[in-house]
Amino acid sequence: MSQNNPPVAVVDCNNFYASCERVFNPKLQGQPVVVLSNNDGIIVALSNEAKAVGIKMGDPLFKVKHLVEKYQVNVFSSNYVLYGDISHRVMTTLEQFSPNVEIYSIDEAFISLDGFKRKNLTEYCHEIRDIVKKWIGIPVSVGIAETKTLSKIANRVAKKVSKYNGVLNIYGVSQDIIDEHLRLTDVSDVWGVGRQYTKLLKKNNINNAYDLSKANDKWIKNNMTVMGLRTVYELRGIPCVSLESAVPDKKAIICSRSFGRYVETKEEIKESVSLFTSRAAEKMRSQNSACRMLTVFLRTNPFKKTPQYHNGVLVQLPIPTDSTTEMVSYAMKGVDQIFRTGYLYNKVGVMLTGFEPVDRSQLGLFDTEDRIKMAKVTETMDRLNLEFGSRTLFYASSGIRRSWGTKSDMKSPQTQQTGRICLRLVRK
DNA sequence: TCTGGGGTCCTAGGACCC
DNA sequence: TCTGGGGTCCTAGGACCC
Repeated sequence: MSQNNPPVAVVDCNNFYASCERVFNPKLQGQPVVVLSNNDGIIVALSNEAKAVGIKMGDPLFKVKHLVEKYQVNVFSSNYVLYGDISHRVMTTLEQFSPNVEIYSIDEAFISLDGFKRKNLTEYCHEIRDIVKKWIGIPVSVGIAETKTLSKIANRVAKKVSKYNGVLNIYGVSQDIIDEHLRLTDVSDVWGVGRQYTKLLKKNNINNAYDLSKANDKWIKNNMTVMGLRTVYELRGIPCVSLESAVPDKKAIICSRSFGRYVETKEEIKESVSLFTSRAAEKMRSQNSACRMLTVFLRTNPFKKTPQYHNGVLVQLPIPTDSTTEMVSYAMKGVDQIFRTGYLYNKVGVMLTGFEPVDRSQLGLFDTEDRIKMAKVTETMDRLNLEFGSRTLFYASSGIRRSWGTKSDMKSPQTQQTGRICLRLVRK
């Protein structure tokens, strides 16, 4: 087996949100724990004990209510402030082990471990795992291989098979050993293969990762685009997905939410769209972008038999802007275009696209006085909201009572408390 | 009663230009 | 009968990820 490529490890937090809840409530150790999505709708994270009683990721809470009651499962609304803070601590710890860390998601990072011998590599990753557990209290699994896709497979095995103790290193092992792991990996568990491709692949007798690694290049490209071909190459040990340690700017920013109840009036739709537009605009300004386009969308509940309507409208802005005031006014026009009376709306959202960098020095060159004034208002709001909390200043058009707001009935008081404390620490 | 949110990339096809 | 060809830009839609 060639060892021309530096080893890449993927560190993945086990059952991340559920583990976070446990960090601050040790009584939950050994107990079944689930964490719900926004609006307390579906299950997005589960402890192993919860998996063992038959609850699955993505299950709507109401459909597994009987299991929750029977096994006294601990249920939590999600607390993203808490999870974000713990994630940050995990990532900071990983950065002490490698100069080259790519934070891939809230609970997962790729790290490049150049210069290690195979044996030391395994020991080193066990050390990473032990330190993260000891310092932060989060259990992680580590997979090490020649490519990201192979390291994800190793990681999965490390998590599932207890004899590996959370770390599996298939970097520099014989091809026979790699093939054995590939054969035991269902094709649906390969990174980059989702539900649709699984169906297609199985129909064509490609059932596991090994079959996929041996598939015909041309057929793969025709049926799964170059993305699929990249996956196949990666399974063969040829890196096609590089490690990106710099965080790129976002190309789209979305803020959308299901309502806590049905909404029928245009007034309330406008309140929510106004609120989501300002949230999205805040996120956009934090990366110093201005947008040229704004999409507003709304929809009824697709799971219901009530009359269905979903629609969206793309609004072109006359010149790129980062002003909340201006964006809200265009978003309101968007609502006017697509809103229809007589429907029970379940969700709305706003998407910002067509970003350009904001050059503050240009401000005023082509702008009217109004525009300069708006920029100052926006800047002041951002500053105060950062300093005193995100709800300090907001546009009255986004509603005061917001009775349509998201449900979140099962946040544990301890974690809410911790969330606030974390935020304070971060600010200093 | 009760079904999340926020992103990425690729491709096909239409509009438009010379 | 036969109605260019090539390039670019944009958008919608479909696949994927966590």
